Amino acid sequence: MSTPLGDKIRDLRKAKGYTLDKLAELAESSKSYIWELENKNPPRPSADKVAKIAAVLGVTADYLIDTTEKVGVEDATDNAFFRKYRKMDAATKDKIRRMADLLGDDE
Amino acid sequence: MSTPLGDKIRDLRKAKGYTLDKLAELAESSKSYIWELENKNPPRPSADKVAKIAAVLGVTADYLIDTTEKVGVEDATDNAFFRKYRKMDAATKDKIRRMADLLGDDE
DNA sequence: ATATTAAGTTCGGAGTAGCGATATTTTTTA
DNA sequence: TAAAAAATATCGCTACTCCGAACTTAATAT
Repeated sequence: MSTPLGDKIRDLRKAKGYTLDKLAELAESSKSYIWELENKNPPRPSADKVAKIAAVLGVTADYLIDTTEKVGVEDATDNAFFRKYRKMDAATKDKIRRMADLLGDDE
Repeated sequence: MSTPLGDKIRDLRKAKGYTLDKLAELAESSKSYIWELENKNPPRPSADKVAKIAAVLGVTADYLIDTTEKVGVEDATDNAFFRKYRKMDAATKDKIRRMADLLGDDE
């Protein structure tokens, strides 16, 4: 049995060389529960738990939660666009966001 | 009674002109529960609920959860937008980028 | 003013998150 | 090989999430 959340937690935990016990201790959780998150489904943890685990593992909560498949290749064009976008004033950014909502093809 | 999470949700909800019912519907939750998150403490929602609410409100889950106020609303909104943008297909992204160029108020 | 509708608030309860205890199996280290 | 450590797995329990439905208050129409 494998879930995106479980796989991410396990991979990150191993990458840091943590045991279940160690991660549980750092994330103020329990060994049994961390194991359940990694191996049992469906996992439905609280935002609080996820935030703590994410902090310990050095990633964002959004990364752990997000179920959509991640694109492996970094798109330089996208990042360049975002850099430009961030410098725009609030009203313009709002316009762009609302327009993107209208064009949005991701459900 | 006021909590950081509750205040953020209420502020963002009002800014979008949503009622409790509307937000509940969009976030696949219930009116009563949204109200509890806004007004009752301690709120300890599931990561799933927070992720859905954050998506509807156009911010990251991290922004809603994180108590350490290092990330502003604007940053969270921008990041959430970029995450959405990245998932769009190339043609749509191109449209948005060209549109942003037209609206661009810098240089 | 008052009926109608919408928004916000409260509450009971089903189901489950999350823990500690415990037992068994696998992996690591001596 | 033995022993220690880590991982796998289950169970019982308490507290809390989350919902539906009923209720109260605010807004708006008639």
